[in-house]
Amino acid sequence: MKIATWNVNSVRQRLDSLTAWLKECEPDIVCLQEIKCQDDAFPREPLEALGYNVAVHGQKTFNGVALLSKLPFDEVTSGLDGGDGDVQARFLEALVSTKDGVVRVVSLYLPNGNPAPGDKYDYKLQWMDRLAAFARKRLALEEPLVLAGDYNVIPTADDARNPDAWREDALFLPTTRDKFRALINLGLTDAIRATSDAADLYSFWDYQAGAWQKNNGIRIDHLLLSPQAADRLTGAGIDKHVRGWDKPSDHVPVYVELAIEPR
DNA sequence: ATGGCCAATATGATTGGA
Repeated sequence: MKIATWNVNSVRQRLDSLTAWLKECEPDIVCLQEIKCQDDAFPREPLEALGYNVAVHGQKTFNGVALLSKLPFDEVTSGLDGGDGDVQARFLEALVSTKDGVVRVVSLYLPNGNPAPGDKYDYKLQWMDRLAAFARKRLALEEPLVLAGDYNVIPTADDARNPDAWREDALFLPTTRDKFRALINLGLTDAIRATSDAADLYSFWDYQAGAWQKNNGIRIDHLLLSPQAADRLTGAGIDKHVRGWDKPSDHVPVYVELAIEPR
């Protein structure tokens, strides 16, 4: 089965691109971020018409995450534990049943954290701690688990065309990378890095300053796999060409192939 | 990573993004 993640930067602005990409990529499950609308404004019908079940955790103006799945959802849960008043819609978890057993998938939108230091950076670091606590709990279930989304983390200097330009940025500060590495070290596998050591693997190019034309990108959208998912990893990729479409998101889809029969 | 953008909002300026 194929599982993908894409920060669409407004699902309503990206609907034509999203449906075109779904037809081309044919993913079984899609994790969307920055849908930038409330649940009742989410374009369910055109996506259901393509055979997807839809789960939405929306928010007005900012943030918002969703899941599309060709398989029915057994369970859907929104929000990350430990929030205590956190109203930002950044986390949606679902469980599906396949011919080969259950698969757990999370669509997450980790806070940007700029400017750092400051309140926004503190929120990012706390969110990363909450995510690690969640991952530790779910890893104990020993299920195929895919934590997919926009992490707003450049893991290493190899994940940026111009790493020096990011030294003071919340996406690349040492503390940010330390916490991401600690998450990986709980026993998760970064699917792109597990399948390729190629340079220039990016998932985001800024709208500004000709970043796309110069290939001045960064890799910040990740699919992290539990051992039970990693054992079944047969491929991973980045649909870079989508950045060249009309009215693009600044992010492109990233996906994994798992040796799991959907049905 | 700034010269250059984009999306949402009772909207024509401001906020947030990365």
